[in-house]
Amino acid sequence: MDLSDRSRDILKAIINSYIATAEPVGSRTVTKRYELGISPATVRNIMADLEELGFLAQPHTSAGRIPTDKAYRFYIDTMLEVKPVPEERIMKYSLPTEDFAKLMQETTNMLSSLTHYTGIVMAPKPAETVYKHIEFIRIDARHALAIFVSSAGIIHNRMVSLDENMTHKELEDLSAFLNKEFAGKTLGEMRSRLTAMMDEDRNRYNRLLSKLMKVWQESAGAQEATEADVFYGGLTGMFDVPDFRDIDKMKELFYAFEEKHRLVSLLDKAIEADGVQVFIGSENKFFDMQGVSLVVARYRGEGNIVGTLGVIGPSRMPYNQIIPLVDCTARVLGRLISGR
Amino acid sequence: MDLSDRSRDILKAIINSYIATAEPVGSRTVTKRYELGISPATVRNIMADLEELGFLAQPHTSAGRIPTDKAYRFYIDTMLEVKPVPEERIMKYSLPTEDFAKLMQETTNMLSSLTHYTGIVMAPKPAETVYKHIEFIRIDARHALAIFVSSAGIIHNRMVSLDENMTHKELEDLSAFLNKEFAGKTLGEMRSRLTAMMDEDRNRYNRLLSKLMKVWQESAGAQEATEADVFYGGLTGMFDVPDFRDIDKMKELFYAFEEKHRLVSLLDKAIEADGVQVFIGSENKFFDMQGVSLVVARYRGEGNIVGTLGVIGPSRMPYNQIIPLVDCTARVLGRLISGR
DNA sequence: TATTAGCACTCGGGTATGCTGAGTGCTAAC
DNA sequence: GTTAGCACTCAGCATACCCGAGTGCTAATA
Repeated sequence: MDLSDRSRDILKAIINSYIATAEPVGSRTVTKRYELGISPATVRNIMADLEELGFLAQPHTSAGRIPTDKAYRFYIDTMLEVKPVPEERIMKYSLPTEDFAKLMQETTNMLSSLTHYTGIVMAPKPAETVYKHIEFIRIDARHALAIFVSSAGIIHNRMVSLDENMTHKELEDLSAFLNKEFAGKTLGEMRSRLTAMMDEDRNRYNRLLSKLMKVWQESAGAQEATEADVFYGGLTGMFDVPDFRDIDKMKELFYAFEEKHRLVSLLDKAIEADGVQVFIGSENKFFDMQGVSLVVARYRGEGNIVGTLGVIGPSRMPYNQIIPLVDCTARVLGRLISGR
Repeated sequence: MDLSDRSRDILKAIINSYIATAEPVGSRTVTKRYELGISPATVRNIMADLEELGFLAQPHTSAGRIPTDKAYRFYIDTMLEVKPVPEERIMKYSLPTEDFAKLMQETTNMLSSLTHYTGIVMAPKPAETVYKHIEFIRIDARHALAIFVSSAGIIHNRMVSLDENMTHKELEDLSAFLNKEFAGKTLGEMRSRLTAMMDEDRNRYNRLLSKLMKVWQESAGAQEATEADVFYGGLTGMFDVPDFRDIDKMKELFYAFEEKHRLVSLLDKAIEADGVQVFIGSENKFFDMQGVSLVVARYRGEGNIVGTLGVIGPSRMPYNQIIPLVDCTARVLGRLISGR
């Protein structure tokens, strides 16, 4: 992408203006608001070039231009300068750490009130977190609740049905056994270990163990299980974004929100890379919506806890503020999860 | 409220017509669609009377009339005939009982897809459920996770900080002690019992116990704690209700959804009465929105588990279908929670 | 006395029309 | 290569208009 300096300046001016006003920007506006020592006519010529290159688009003939997804991408990759956010700005929200689910929820709310867009947090994946403790609690003769507790206090639980004749003592033994063998492992590790063990030694817990394995399989099988672990905050913020002040656009947006598994697929991709990632408009096939972008970052805590968090908003977003904010929030959340 | 039979018939016809079409209904429509052997002029006279009584309103001069909240209230109280819903209709959704939170969520989704409105479920209040088991799991030197498990497999957990010098053994003892003393009690009962005990015997767990009590207090203190236990399903359904096809109306609605505590206050009222309750439009001060109604019922399971569930939709709702549906869902959910 | 037919009136919604202003592209001059 | 000038485009807004559904009132009717 080789643009002349002047073209870059003009593109930048247009994007900045559009981010600020949400209005298509014309050649006159560019020359007036940004002192480039250039006449509108010249700007027009360059704008025509930029349009041909796919950076700009016209809503209609007699309107100014607006940046395309490609322009935002270029802008973010090559000419964005972010200033880091002081952590105090985020710390002062004093998120509650005594209840994990609540922490997740409050983080989305915080993201939302910091950005005025919709905050999103994906809880750490069960399959990849290290569990500290496993507990069985008998509910009735035929059922017990299996509880997995991670080092950060995250809890996953699942009802399992028991053999009729399993005694209280046996259940306790099983619990102790599992804790001894599996504490400090991830679900994934537990599963492979379990498979091996079941092969070599057909012990008496066999049936229950195989049931447990199924439970783990479900939890590990990304999709279904993790849908429950996507949190939104400040959905209403979207109503105040002028880009979405249209009932059908809004409807589309909320439908997308409700289909969490698409979002999960997308966020899963973000979990691998370090730093903040931006998905602009229809760049990705999972959350493919015109005019909607995501700014996402990974957070990490002790005990192999990894999740993602971010913001959903219009592509016309003040990235220079949103990106460092998401970045900082991810760091803070990671710390909160670890440090108790 | 003494209306002549004919007035009642006409009012009923108007309400039915408006529920079906969402269009203001005029005198001609009434005579044409409902055979009452009466001329439009007569209907007009009666409509004028009904308007004066506050049952009807005119959006503008040259439009037909629409029912007021008062009319819906009268309609539901005096002339609604519901036919019970066969439970199979609901059973076939096969809700998942192995994970309580998921059960709640899936119930809202079911309510939504049965009604095409927004489903809502309030989980049983922690303060009033009977707990079967209490467990402490040490997270690190200074923190433990307190886990409360109810007989239905509902889990509440809270991080508590420990005295530095509390040994593993002591924690276990405490756990055993609490289970012995408190299993089968509600949080409320536990609390009063605990207070009594702390007065008479200043034992070594005193400090931790008082901290626990604070935790319980929070959980019991309705508002904050129970907000997390309100589940919505099918928010997007609202976008397809013609009454709400307006961005500002929608915004108002979603703002109301986000303020869960208002809803909690309202649903708390419904928890006391048996049977289905209907809150029409601005009848109540908690969820006061023009044109929005709630149909709510209480569900009950074993172990003193009580919660509410229902549907949020336009006041212009086919109550004769929605009411029995909500009623039946409440019964089924109650059974699912109990029967394991 | 209650009901009804007739009629004038109201008013939202749709359509046609015209104007305005922001913005463009092109051309010719600098 | 840049710029001034000019003709052209088109969304948005306002105005005017008509249509039709619906009302309220009055006078005739059963």
